[in-house]
Amino acid sequence: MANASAGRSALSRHLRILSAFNADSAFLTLTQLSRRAGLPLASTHRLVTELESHGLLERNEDKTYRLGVRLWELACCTPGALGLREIAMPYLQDVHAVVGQHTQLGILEGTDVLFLERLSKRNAVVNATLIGGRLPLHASSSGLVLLAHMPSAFVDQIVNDGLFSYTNHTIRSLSELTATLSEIRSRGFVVADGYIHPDARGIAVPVFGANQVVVAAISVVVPNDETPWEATRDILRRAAQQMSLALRSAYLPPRHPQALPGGRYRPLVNSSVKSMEYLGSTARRYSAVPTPRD
Amino acid sequence: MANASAGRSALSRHLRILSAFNADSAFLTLTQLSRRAGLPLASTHRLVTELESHGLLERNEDKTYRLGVRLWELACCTPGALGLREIAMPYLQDVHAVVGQHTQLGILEGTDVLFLERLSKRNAVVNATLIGGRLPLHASSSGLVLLAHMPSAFVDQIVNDGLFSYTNHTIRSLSELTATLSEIRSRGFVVADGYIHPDARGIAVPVFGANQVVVAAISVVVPNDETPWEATRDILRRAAQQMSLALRSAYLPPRHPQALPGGRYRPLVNSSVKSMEYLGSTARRYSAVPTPRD
DNA sequence: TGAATACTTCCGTTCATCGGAATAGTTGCT
DNA sequence: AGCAACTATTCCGATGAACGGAAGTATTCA
Repeated sequence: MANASAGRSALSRHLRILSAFNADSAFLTLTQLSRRAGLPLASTHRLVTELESHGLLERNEDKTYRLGVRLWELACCTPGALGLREIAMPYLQDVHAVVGQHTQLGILEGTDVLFLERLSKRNAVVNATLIGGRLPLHASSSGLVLLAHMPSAFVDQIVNDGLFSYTNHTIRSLSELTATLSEIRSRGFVVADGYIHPDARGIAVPVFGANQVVVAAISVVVPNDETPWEATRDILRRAAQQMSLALRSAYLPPRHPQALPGGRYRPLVNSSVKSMEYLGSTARRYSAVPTPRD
Repeated sequence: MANASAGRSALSRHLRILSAFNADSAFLTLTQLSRRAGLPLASTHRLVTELESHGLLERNEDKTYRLGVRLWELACCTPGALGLREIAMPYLQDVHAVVGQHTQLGILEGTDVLFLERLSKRNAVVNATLIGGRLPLHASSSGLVLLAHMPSAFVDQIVNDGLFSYTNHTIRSLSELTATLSEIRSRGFVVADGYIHPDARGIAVPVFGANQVVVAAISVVVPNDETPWEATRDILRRAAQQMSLALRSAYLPPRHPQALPGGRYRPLVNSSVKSMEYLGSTARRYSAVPTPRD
């Protein structure tokens, strides 16, 4: 193709457009897309038109665009995430029925927790996570559980990449982190008080797949008050045990020993994309105050 | 690009690869992908490598490919489908808790029902649907409810496109269909006995959004026996009412008056793709016996 | 009504994409 | 082990699809 100034291939352009959407801004105009994707308007127009013709984008009456259901349909065949989700769901529902607070299922993706499912009550405490949302490993209860079972080189990288602080309870040093992680390994759970929001407490336990590999974490978010958490932890533990049992009889592709191609672990999004200022979603999604811009 | 023999653009090639996966075959080798997508092996290799680098595909240890979680992540920002799903979930869970059988949420997509969510019990009766799966409108209880609120031109097209018969109870004529649809409009629900599987009964009711437009259907699949279904229907009705109420206060992009660009309604997948024999998934997914091939 | 902003179409240039062919790796059979 | 059949990967020159500046059209707002 001609003068491909921006992101190399056609695919990366298309993805740059699709990635411009996030939970905060699900409706974008052509111009916004163009700016967010860092592509010329004319090119954006052409790309967007093609994406629409394939059902990856849909058009609203006010001419803004939204992501199309086609995308969702494709995603439904993802075995890595959705196989796990399918199997885990019934148990997650059980936990939710008893605890009645945010209940979530997360996996390690790149250098974040990715939440595959979240069950909520309308009046539950505030919760930072979204389905399909990510949180840094060091700050969330689920993340810590997942991190606890990773090689130390991986932990080091997380620390080097910077430990974002949501509150003044968020873990902010390597020593604090390694202490917490070894405690998790010996005790088999974690209670994170106010790491992300002062009023929220996260409780998480690991879910094991075949040959004792940690494949996911389940967690609940409850108010950060004097309520004892032991009962909740035990419920989580029992659910996780059941899930592990169910998982053992199902084939799921191993995701955890995360390939490290050039010695480094793969970051959450393609580095080429990650580094682009205009994409912004990744870095910004972590900040306490979400600032959607065009 | 050079000698672009097959599907026009780069995007359509990429999509052809991604679409080669379905629930029955979530793991495919390069050669299988090449065959299914109808693309030269070398090209497939190149495309697949790029898709992998963007996280849209992932590689298994045995060198087969699977769809990547990135896809799922993107899909999580789809407001059309997922906004609805988010809002509907709690009520769907309530229904499921009481009924204890397959409970599902479906929307009209192209000329099919697309199921956004399904809650099941391990020991529930057989059920043809999958999350992200489709069923023809005339054959499923959800589909009939959705179809009942569409213009007659749309119904005609469905009939002209052919009414696939799963069992000898499946609706197979225009007259039968229009009779059923008008009954649905006056009664506000449908009971479909053995339309898809002789032992399964579907019960469905419509979910209304703003200004009384039908945006979805919720349904349960129960055994097709002498058990009275009135109680179940009433539970569904009440849940649908609650959903409609919740939906009224949320903005959801209107999906239903389905744009008809050239007089015809848009078929489920790009016509260019649909007509390709080698893709096969669409047509085949409807047949009683799923026949996954390379 | 006029100006600013957003969207769409046009079209000549160009380089990323294309895929045949050759090479390397794997599996299974005798 | 040796061979055959299959699968995956790399190479590379030709070429036309994708590129985006610019000009035209529609919409919004004061």
